Amino acid sequence: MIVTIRDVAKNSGFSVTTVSHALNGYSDVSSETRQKIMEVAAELKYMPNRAAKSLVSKESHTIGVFILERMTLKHPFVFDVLSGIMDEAGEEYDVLLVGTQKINSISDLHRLCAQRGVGGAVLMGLRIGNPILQEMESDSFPVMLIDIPVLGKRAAYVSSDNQCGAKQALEYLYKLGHRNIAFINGHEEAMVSKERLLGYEKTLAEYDLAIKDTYVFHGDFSKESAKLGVRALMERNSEITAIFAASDLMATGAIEELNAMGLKVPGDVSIIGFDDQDFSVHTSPPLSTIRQKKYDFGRMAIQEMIAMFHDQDYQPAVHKLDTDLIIRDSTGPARSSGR
Amino acid sequence: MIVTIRDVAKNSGFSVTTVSHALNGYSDVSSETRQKIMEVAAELKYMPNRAAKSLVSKESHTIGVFILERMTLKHPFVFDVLSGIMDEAGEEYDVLLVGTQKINSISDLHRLCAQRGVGGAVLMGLRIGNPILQEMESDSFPVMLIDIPVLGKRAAYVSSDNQCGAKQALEYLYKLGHRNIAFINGHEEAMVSKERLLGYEKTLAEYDLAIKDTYVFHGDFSKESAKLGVRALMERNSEITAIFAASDLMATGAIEELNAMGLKVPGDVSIIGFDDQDFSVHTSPPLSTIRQKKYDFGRMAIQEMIAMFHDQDYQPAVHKLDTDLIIRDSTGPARSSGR
DNA sequence: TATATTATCCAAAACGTTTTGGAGAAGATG
DNA sequence: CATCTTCTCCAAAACGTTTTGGATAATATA
Repeated sequence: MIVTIRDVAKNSGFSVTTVSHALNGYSDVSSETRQKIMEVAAELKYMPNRAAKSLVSKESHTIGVFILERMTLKHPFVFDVLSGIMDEAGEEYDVLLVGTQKINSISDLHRLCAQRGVGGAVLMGLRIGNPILQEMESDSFPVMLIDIPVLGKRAAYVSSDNQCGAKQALEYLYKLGHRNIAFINGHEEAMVSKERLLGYEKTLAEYDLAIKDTYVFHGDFSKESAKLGVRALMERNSEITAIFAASDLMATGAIEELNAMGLKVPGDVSIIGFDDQDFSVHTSPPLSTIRQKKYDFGRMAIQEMIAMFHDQDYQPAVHKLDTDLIIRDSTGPARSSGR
Repeated sequence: MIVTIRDVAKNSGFSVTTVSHALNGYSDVSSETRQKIMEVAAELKYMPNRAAKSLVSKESHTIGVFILERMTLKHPFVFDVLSGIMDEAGEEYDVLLVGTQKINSISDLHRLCAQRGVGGAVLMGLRIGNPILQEMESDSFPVMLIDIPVLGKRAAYVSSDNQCGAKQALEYLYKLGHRNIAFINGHEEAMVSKERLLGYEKTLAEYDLAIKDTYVFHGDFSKESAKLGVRALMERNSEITAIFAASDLMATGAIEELNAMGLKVPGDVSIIGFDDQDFSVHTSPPLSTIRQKKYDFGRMAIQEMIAMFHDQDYQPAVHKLDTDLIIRDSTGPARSSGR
């Protein structure tokens, strides 16, 4: 039934060893022999059994993708990252999806992986306080994180350059004439929130604009929190003409709440989001936003992973991908002051 | 370094065989011995190596999820289905993601799976004309399809009850007073398109409404096709007061085009979509739609798969999941006739 | 010519499991 | 008492590869 290397050996007239060597590019096989073997293998549609392969070679060709906590399945870009991961893994590496497991220590991860023959892990959705993050710094199991800061011998992360992203948003609003720009941030335990806030403040400073506490609202990435934020922000500071939201979902919430308050977007208040999610083009008005290259998150993570697979000593690099300013219809010139 | 069954055998004082039997619940081990072995295994943090395991036992605990053709990665609900798959697979089964491969024959699938130790496959994004579908009917490799009709010894599919879904939409519009209801369908190679059209026509007949060719536009699920559809539909039949779109994306396109034509939704024309995608709640107005239970697609597929794993002779069943009518703001009473 | 090198090839061991086919002891049955 | 079962246990084979450690013949070198 199943075609093994032995079948190829028999049909080609060579030994199992030679077939293995021929197929794996060893140099001690004459080109004539190699060709013959390749032909037979192709004819028989031989495909090496990965279980047997990794059993003996000890090296795995499968990458585990861990999506922690049920929540993150709904996360804006898990799926785009996954696409990037799959494309980069290509034919040579397998992608094993592991979901909703609770991982609290590095040895949990080790076992989960050892058991499945997983040689390295990509982790998404870890909380920033998780003690496993510290363990990773000195651990030697290859790990790449998405949007969670870690740097170790065999661990690194990829995320957007969130500071720059925030700056792009702010600069754009500034150029549209906005001077009173508020910020609705995500929850504080996320690295991205900290970075975006920093970018917001730095850019304000750069343009000699005052940094006011009352202009910053700490939400939690949810639509509802954004609505609360808008309400609080506008009631206390009616002079605000633009709001930078740390996610498109929050930007959407902001627009809805502004409309409910009788304010027009972008006529009265401009809104710019972050992410460029799929739906952002369908909102009314379509969202201006800072696009994250989510697909490339996945690709970069796998590139580093493969580098680690190839070289026992390779220390992975942190990647901070740049962001793109996407201009749609939720932003416009600042209204003339005094409404 | 790595703890093998041999280590457990040595440390517990029993043979490898007995350890294997104890750990796998065989009955020829005294409960005393079993307990002792379990203890030692736990202490050593022994985890069986899956490669070795599946190499010998021939039975796999991994399910391959094939997402065919790059396009489908952007498909409305791949991700939701994936969530269902992962949850249902749980701890016992692994989910291996296989992307963008071209699969043209059943033997392609066999090889791809044999190579990776995959015991069954869930396929998404196959075209309805693919010859592999016929091969599947008599093949014995476990396969579950999403939204693609196949029924074989070891193959079945899960989808929505699309006819019923269409009926729900039409009935709802009828009750709102609409009598001139158009339909923008997806491309004709999709099973769902055929079924939804059938549902549309049947329901019209049920209510003694005329079935007019000019009321049906064949799009391709894209926003652009819907815009063309709306234009064509409304220009030829200005009496139309409601449009049923075969996807939320098309519904969105329809709304945009209607607005561009100076028509209000739902004031002038009601729009109802299909899918209930994430963004559908964010459009303006939020979309009324027929919700598909995408998450359950995944769960059902895996349930059948596991049943096939357990029983060599189990013939999987087709599941047609019911749909929910979701009422939002894109639908309203029919306008008084004559505009 | 004798020795060293190189180019090809291969048999057997190893990887970590499960499965097969018993073996021995204790208890049950006649 | 002899035989049959039942309960525990185990040694060895098997799974499909790669790796190890040569072997042989041809060629190059001294």
